[in-house]
Amino acid sequence: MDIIADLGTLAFASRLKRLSDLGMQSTLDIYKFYDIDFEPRFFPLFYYLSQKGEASIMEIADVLKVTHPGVIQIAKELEKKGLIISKKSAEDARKRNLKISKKGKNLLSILQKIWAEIRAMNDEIIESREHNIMTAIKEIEDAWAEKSYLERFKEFYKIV
Amino acid sequence: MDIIADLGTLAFASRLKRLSDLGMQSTLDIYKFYDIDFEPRFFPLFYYLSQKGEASIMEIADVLKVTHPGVIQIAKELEKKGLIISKKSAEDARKRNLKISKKGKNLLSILQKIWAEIRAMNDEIIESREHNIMTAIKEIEDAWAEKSYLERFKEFYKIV
DNA sequence: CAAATTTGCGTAATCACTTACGTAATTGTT
DNA sequence: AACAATTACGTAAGTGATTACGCAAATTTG
Repeated sequence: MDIIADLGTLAFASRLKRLSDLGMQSTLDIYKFYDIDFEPRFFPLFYYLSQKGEASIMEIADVLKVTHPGVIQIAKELEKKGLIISKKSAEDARKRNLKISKKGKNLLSILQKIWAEIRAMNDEIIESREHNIMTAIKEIEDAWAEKSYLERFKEFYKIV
Repeated sequence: MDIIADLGTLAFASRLKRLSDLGMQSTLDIYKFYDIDFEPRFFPLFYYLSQKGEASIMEIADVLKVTHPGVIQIAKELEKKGLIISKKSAEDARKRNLKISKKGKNLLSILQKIWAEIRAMNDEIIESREHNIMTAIKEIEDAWAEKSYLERFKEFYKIV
């Protein structure tokens, strides 16, 4: 018996979290399989730097929608592993810019191949289903962005 | 620009997590709106006890698929709030059984009304979409349960 | 039935974030 | 230009979960 699944839409968030955790763990398994010293939680920051080249702490926090201490923490780990380097901005002495190091670029070229493989597999799995989960997620995101959950709730029950 | 969304199925887990967090927060907003001292993370345990009547720590951990220290922690908070009570099992002295208290039952009757409202609204939102997210989640859960992500990955790329 | 193993629970340590707060650099205001 | 407000970053403390470990009770086994 899977009580969370049985609850239907009531345990919606719990179920999303469970699936998300499983997905993260599964991705880690793939990195391990390739014997790569990289964690799924590094992905958003590292990927963003690979696209942007160089970025400040706050810029990254804003783009990735996490808090700036979160960025600092991950940056610290990546820097310790030698995958990124950081230096004070020349234009604004308050800012610290991050970018991928030489060693990081070597790893990146390997990661990019794996990411492409993962993406291709995911696409295949997802598109073979009747209900496309990416589209479904987008629909819910849009619905909640358009009107907050609480507002929607009040309206649904005609609460002033 | 939403980099996580732009990444498509590659950032699948990150996106699920984001939606899950938002859902939890939204549910908390509804409890606050009704001025109810209850947190979304209590829901699975409290709900299970409402159905089962009485259950031990390990049974709950197994059913909810969380670790037993997690159950102990939430149980401690619920007990502090006076919503549940616990006593050693008569049959097995190692076990500690939890059940909802009198005060908890009073709150439960209020929560049940709200849960029903939330569920009705969720159902309505979800069923009006072209791609049903609950079905989509179920399809992915089943696919991963049938064959692990890593196994699927190896097969996809004919890796031995 | 005594010894070894397993099970249930509790605590401590850890983890990956967050919020809260402080400091330094920049920008805005008069 | 002086000073107030804002911005960027860093550290500390808190949160909600996990893993690691240990003890006591029950169960299995020789």
